[in-house]
Amino acid sequence: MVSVHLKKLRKHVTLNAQEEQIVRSLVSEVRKFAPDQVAVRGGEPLNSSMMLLSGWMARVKDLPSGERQVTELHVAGDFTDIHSFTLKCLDHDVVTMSECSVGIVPHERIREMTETHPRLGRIYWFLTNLDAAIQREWALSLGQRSAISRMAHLFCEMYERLQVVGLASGQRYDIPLTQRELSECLGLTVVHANRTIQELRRRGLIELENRVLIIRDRKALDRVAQFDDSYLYLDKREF
Amino acid sequence: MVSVHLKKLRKHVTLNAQEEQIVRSLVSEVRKFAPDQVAVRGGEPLNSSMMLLSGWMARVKDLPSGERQVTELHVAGDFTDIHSFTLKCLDHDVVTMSECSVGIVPHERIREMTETHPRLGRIYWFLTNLDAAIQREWALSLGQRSAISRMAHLFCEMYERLQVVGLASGQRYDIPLTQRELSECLGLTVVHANRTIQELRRRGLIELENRVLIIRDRKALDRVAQFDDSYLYLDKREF
DNA sequence: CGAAGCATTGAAGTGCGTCAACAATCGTGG
DNA sequence: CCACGATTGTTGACGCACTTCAATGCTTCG
Repeated sequence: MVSVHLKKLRKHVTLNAQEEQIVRSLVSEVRKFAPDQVAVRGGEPLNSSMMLLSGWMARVKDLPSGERQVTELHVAGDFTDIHSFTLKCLDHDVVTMSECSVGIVPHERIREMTETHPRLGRIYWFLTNLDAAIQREWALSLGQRSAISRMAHLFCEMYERLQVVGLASGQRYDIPLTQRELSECLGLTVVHANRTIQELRRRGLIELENRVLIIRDRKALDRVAQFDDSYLYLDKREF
Repeated sequence: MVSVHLKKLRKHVTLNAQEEQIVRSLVSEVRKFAPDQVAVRGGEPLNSSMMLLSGWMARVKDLPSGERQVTELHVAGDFTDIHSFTLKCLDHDVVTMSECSVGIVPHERIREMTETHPRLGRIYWFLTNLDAAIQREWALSLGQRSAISRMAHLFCEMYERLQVVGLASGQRYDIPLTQRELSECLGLTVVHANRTIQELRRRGLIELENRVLIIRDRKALDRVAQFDDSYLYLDKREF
């Protein structure tokens, strides 16, 4: 099951057998989570991180007044909170959006890896910087794109990210999010998220039913989203 | 001049003499930039990063249609683009907001540091994760806070960050940003940014004149901003 | 079968955007 | 030192994208 994480890694870098072995041995145990659980609570001291093996999770930040912003979505293959290795505790919660299977990675093993295999250390440094690049694109969406453009952009991004781990093909993928959760990603109200989805449907760009998204016209969706995948760094690099 | 960066580092971690020496030797040369220059263009391959020694810079992302979003502000002591070490090229531009003095840090030296001094590697990994935490807080602002709350929050954040490097005290600091630049940070139009500043002035929370910000009522400003500094990780940690 | 969550719709309100004008300030060259 | 255009800050009128409130039906599930 750690394989899905290796699948993602191999998209960005070439690993030798020994390195793959070390990556596999990062996981100390596998845990299951039900949907809508808080897997990590912000502010609490942590001594392990989570490698998401199946399902969707999200990083969420809440205001005292109750509004919630999702700052990043995570799918199989992602480290949801490897940044807790250096931060010690998080500035946000990590919550499940579906049933999830998670590989627990003790910080001690990450630390050891940075000591003995600096190249792997740089590779995981890269992964957290990739997360930051995604967060920047979301900030661009939140600050400058219209509701319909933001929604379209999210659908494009998740398609590309899911394709990396083999969970999207043929212009369709499973998306466990409710419209409320989508609205929390995009800084919209539920009502407006609903109307925005309907507008995308009306234009013939997507279908969305029973937690399945079908992209009917990807070209047009890209155009509405002003989508450019270069922020996802989907090519191989040296470390 | 590298001292300002060490000042920031010492806020988060205790360094020994040898480590301080290595940090100092990261900088290969010092360059000056005039205001409103593009210091790094997104998409271009890079082999060095920039340590900001004086002045303000910003990470900006532009849409093809011309709208601009600032995703993070940088002040003296910050690495503006140490993430380019792992990303190789950036998904955004780095631009000067004032006259700037910059220490150039060849990626080769960072790489060497991760090989020979893994602890420093982890510390710089932490710094990029700190940037990401700031970006998350901005996403929360952009998605959920009102214009006045966003503006107040930015003023609070920059006060705290400037204080770390001794550039803010007595409830005032120099802020080189125009109202247009502020609006690009906050996802507002210039006109509305102007009205928002006036409202903060009218309520007696701030004064802003001649590129100097005076915080008249920090308590009230915190309340309007719903500001909580924990995302800035202003305490010492082990690595 | 009832309760709870979710998607949908309508009507009305508002925070912020747009457009346009003008004042104040700044930088630059003569 | 002043003249001048360019940038920046300010104001008013108006418009719209999105919010708010409220109601309804649909689905899910204990």
